[in-house]
Amino acid sequence: MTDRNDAKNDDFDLLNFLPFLLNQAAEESSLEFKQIYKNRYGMLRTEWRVLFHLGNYGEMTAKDICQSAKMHKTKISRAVSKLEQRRFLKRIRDENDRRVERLSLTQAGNAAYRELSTIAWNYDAKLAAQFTSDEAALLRAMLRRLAGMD
Amino acid sequence: MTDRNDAKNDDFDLLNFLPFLLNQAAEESSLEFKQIYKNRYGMLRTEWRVLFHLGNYGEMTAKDICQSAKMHKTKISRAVSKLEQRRFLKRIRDENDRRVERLSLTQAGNAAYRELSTIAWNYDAKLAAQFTSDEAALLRAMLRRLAGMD
DNA sequence: GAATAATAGTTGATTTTGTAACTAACAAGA
DNA sequence: TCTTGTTAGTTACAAAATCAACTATTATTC
Repeated sequence: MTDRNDAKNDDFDLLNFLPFLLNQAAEESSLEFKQIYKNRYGMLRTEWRVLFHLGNYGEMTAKDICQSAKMHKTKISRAVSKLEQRRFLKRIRDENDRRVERLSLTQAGNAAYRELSTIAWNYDAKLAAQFTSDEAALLRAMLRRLAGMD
Repeated sequence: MTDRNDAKNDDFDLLNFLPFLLNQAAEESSLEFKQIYKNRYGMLRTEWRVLFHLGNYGEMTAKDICQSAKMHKTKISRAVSKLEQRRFLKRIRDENDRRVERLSLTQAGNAAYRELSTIAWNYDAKLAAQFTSDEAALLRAMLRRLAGMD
């Protein structure tokens, strides 16, 4: 038995494993921004995502957000409730199909969205500034590809 | 009041926001691999990360893994317990500092690591094959930068 | 060398997420 | 029309993550 447990035993490198690397980069690069929507608005990640979708795209249904953000419908459902409680969004029952709710931001929701999206935009610029603009563009394209957003 | 809630109201683009994009790419690109360690070994993400660290680097303490993987110590602690129950790792109390436990894989743990790391390696190659090798190398470098691993 | 602080790791309580079963509304076929 | 099936969204329960408080041990300071 020449098997040694305490040694590197092949050439696989965890720190270069794309799923790990992507996750680390995602976590690290969202930390600072997370503090803002969390401390300033008491929001969860799922909540700001819903807020951002509605602010960015205007009226949507829960299902629309589901598909765009690839989040499970229960998460959306709960986030919508929270945002409604905080008077950030309103639901309107669709009269053509009464199963559907059309979601849109209130004035307060829009104000929050505008403030947060400005911060987000600056934050994004700061992250991207670590690279040349060609590199950053390539990075975004590669991430979209990996995310299946093409 | 010309304020319209149902319209795009600025040029911020959520789908290009790096933290969002990174997260989507991380989720999507780990899905398929997750099925494997989950269904084949009943492992959680935290658990395979600990397994991978020990398999990749050899003996480590919980704190070492904490720092390398930027995971909270309670997650590590519970993952270590699970892996120990499954006889995938053993703990050795450090006699120089009796607070510390030195963790290492058992033979079964090493076997699992070898199988999973081979799969991971092939999986990584498949992901990277979407790009030229220069692009993939640049991607990894940029992710390391974003993850603060430089 | 006793008191205090710091560190490694664990445990318990709370919060958040994920899974599955559910309601309500619509659709389609016999 | 009356099953049967599908879809939008909610709710209940289980699993997991987070946060705070805890034990045991070592380091520091007076």
